[in-house]
Formats: sequence, C-alpha cells, structure tokens
Amino acid sequence: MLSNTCKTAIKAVIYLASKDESDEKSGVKEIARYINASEHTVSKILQTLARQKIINSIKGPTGGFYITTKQRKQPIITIVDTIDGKDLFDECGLGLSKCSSSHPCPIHDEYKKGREVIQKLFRTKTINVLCEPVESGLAYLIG
Amino acid sequence: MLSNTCKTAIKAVIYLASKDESDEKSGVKEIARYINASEHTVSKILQTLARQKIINSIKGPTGGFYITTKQRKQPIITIVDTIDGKDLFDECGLGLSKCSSSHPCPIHDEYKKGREVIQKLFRTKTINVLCEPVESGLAYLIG
DNA sequence: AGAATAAAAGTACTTAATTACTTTTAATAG
DNA sequence: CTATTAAAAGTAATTAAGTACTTTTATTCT
Repeated sequence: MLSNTCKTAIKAVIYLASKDESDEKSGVKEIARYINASEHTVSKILQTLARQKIINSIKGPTGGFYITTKQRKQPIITIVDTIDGKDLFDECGLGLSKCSSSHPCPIHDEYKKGREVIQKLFRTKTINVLCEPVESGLAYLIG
Repeated sequence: MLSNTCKTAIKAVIYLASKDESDEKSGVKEIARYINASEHTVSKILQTLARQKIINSIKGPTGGFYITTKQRKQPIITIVDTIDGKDLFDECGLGLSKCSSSHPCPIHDEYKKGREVIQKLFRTKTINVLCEPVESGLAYLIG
C-alpha cells in the first residue's frame, strides 16, 4: 500500500512526535539509528517534510528536526500525500483504466469500501494518535 | 496495492476467460494488443501463470494460452499470490516491524478492517466474476 | 521427414525507486 | 570573527521493476 520511503517517513515523524517538549530537536543520526534506517534516506525524507511544513528544521549546532504541538494535530495523510503522492487511493483496484463509478468493474464497489476504510483512517487519525502508546515506550513499535 | 505487472496479469486472464469456449486458445499478440500491453511482458506473465497451472498453454501452430471452466472458478487471489507474493495482505499498514495483534499499533485494528475487506474480495471473487459484464463486451474495461 | 508456427526460456536493456556521497549554507559557541 | 556543527541541496551509485530481444523446443501441417 504505502511505499517503503513513506513508511520510513511515518516512523521518523512518530519518533519526533514522541518527544515531550514541542521544541525538542533531534538530529538525523539519532533518528536514523532509532528507527533503523539509513541516515541519508532519513535526511532526504525529513527535508521534504520540512519543506512542506509538516515538520520543522533548524540548522547549525543545537539544530535538528522537531514538530510543534499544532503540527502534531495534522492527519497522517499529509505525510502520505507528500511522499507517495495524492492519488494513492483513487485508482481502480485492478488497474482497469476505464473502470469508474458509472461503469464499475465487478469488484469496484467492494474494493472501494475497503479502500475507503483505510483512506478515512489516514484522513482522521492524527500524528498524535500514533504516539499514544508512548507511556510504554515506542521501542516495541519502531525500534 | 497491486503491482503493475499483477494488474496486467489480471487483465490478460480476464481476456482469456472472456472466451466462450473453454479450450479456445489466444496468442500473445492478440492478448497484448487487446489489453494494450507489451507482448514481451504479457508472455512472461502468462508463462508464469501457466507454470502455476492457473492457466494453460500449448505450443506450436494453433497453440496459445487458454483457461478451462474449472480454472475460471479459481479466486483472483491465486493470480495475486503468484505475481506479487503471498504476504501482500499481512503487513502492518505503517510498516512497523513489531506491530502485531498482541502488540497493535494505534491504527492496527482499523487498518486491518479495511485490508480484510479487500483481501476477502480477492479470496472470494473468482475469475469468472470478473467477466460477468461480458454481454456488453469487455472493451470498456480492459480495452 | 521438413517447414512453419507459437510458446518457453534465458539474456540483456531501460526506467524508476532507493540509498549513498559531496558540497554548500546557516547557526552557534568560543 | 573563526571554527564547528548540523541541515540543505545537489549529484552519483545501487537495486529492483519492468520491458525488449534471442534462442530453443514442441507441435502441426504439408
């Protein structure tokens, strides 16, 4: 469903959002180590997200990436849209080019039903929600 | 969700299954032209499917690919499993490695709900079902 | 049997996705 | 104001997915 890059993006954002202080900054090295991904990959992804104002970045010593309280209220779909593109949830399940609601393929409606559950999930659940189990630590999720 | 190769596979099988006669054989050229895909790609895919006995092939003149009445009763998932692999529907929606039903991530249950609608669809709908609108022709679907 | 046909199979090429490396720029601390 | 730190940005290398080409093998028809 989601690309690997997008999954890494979500993990990195979860890590940032798991910080108690809204302005606590994390370096790429630290994040990459924790989520077990390549430093280079993580920095590329976080740069992209920062450009879209989904997270923030500060250069220089004591710099790093962080996410504000307000930004934590964004739905997860903002990450997905930025990394995987906006039409991930719009295509026919079988890739039939001429399938549409007015000319549906035999599985159109049922596929749509499933897809919409997932889409709604990404639209309504916020980044905050992903950090809920933070009391018991996030290691079991993204470590 | 499905890879492009897998979508092409499904289209090719729909084309085969749209033939009235169970033993009516179609050549790669004809199939590829109809579903608007590369001949080479289509033949690779069909060879794979034939090896898995999802469809059949006969060499030589008057040869080609075909699908029996019995094979048309197979669920679509057999194609998906063969082309995209068996664990397409088993992963966590966010790619969190340690997410599981006993240690679910915050969106685990809801994501699973959506995924299972789609999975069930592929498990229960047969190849036959995809050809139901055959009376009005398949052109609007795969042409 | 020999020629012709069409899939099988193996190989090579192309493109896109992912990962790695290098240089530049901004910010801070001494 | 210089050195250091860390992200930004651009480039290059790798990997995987998809597409193209070539040779082989089985089958049928003459």
